[in-house]
Amino acid sequence: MQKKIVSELNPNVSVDCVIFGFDLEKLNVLVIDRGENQLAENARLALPGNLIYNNENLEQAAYRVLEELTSLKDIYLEQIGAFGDPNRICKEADRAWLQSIRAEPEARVITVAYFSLVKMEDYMPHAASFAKNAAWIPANEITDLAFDHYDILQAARNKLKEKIKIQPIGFNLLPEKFTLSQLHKLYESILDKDLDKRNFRRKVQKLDILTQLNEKQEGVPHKPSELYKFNEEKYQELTQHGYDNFGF
Amino acid sequence: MQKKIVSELNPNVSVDCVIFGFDLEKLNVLVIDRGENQLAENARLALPGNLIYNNENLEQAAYRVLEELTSLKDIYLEQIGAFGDPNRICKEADRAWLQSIRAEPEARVITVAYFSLVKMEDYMPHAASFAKNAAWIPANEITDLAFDHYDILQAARNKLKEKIKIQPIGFNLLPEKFTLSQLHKLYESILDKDLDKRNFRRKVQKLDILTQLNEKQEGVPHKPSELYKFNEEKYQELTQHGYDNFGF
DNA sequence: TGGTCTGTGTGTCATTTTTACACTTTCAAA
DNA sequence: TTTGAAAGTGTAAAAATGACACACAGACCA
Repeated sequence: MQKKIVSELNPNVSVDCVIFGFDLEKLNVLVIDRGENQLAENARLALPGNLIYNNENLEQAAYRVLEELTSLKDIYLEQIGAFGDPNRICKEADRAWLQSIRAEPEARVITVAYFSLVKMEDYMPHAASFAKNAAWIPANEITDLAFDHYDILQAARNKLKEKIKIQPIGFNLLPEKFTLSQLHKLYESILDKDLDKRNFRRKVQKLDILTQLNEKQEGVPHKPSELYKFNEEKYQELTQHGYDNFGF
Repeated sequence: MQKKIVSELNPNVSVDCVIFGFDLEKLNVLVIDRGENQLAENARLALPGNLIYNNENLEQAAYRVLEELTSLKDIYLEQIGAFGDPNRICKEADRAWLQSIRAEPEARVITVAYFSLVKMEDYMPHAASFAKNAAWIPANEITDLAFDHYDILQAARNKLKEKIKIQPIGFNLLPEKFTLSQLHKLYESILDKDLDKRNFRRKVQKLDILTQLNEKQEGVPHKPSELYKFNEEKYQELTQHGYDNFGF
């Protein structure tokens, strides 16, 4: 093995990822459980993140964090922004934790936050053997996180809310085949408000980016729903011609 | 223990500011001229920016850069995002310049970009004695900048475009008293497209955030226009009740 | 086999919003 | 007094939005 392939960690810059998943009912976030040692109940949880290497760019660092945790590649990823209050490490438990994982635990760190959208079925931490301490937690049940991660989470949800109004990125959160009701519920979860069923369906139909599969749900105790998939070509076409209003 | 009064510069994190101004005709950006020494014509120009101090937060750093350059305070400021490609210092002229101004010119730096909106009349570099090398340049005439500053500028323009569609921040770029035509031209400059005059005026009137002053323009060689001012109270009222669509 | 339960899927109408479009007015300067 | 130049104004057609209710298909159960 050659040596100098390993670049140095930059002690002052980290990336953190808000990884969203959708369980067909509600929005979830993948968080790290830092363990029991006298941490307050909710502040046990943190967003996955790490210092960056000096030879990688910010987006690469975010992809790396994401892949190290989930083994997933080619995931939808978007920058939220930079967070860097000098006091963001003020909680005592956070300081203690940093002592245990960082070479320079007292360094001033600014963090660049990203959010990503994954199909939950592609990463189930409880099933995986390399599961570390990651877990999907419903976004609405999170009331506190390490450092300023709670602020970052809120910023992520807002960014996602704005983004999904102008681009149909929600498909990254759904399985290949999905029903209109699932899509409907996804939008309601993200926008955090009720949407009229018929108006929603009309609007989606008009976008014309879904392909009806002529397959139906099976095994459901009610009228089975039609299945759809996302039509990528149509989407490319639309975005290239400047379409930018999904209007929810 | 006495606190250090002077904090240290962080060698790895900087802020850069895209400072927009509007000359009642077109959008301008305040840039720094780095001087003649064999730099390519356009790459002589750079965005104002600097390393951050370890005891200030990112927004404070941006305000500091802005104030050091223009002496302006209480300016509209908003984060664009973080930029940090390891290769962003690849141009030879940029390396040479850094040698002359930085203690650690080869350090990996990530920069957090902000944009701000100022009334051009409040800062005229040619008039000021402490003018350094700053100059207002029409945004459309800038084709190249130092480092990745051109990318940052584009990101700033996009962010401003999105933002002005949902909040009436354009008023930060206009004098206290302005005409509807000036406001109209401002929106056209930012959105980079023509807007129908009558439809524009109707839309603005409906927002009901302008106060007509019952004063007219003077000295213009045509029918003088009514003057308006921005009604802050109305705006607060609207934003607090969740108004978020200016729909341009 | 018939009844119940549950989520699926569909249409219309009233209102609001958007878009496209042309002429008269007012002042200054020549 | 004429000219040039921007200000200011209304309407009609088309499109988008929002509100709203009931029949259908299959699973399950008695």
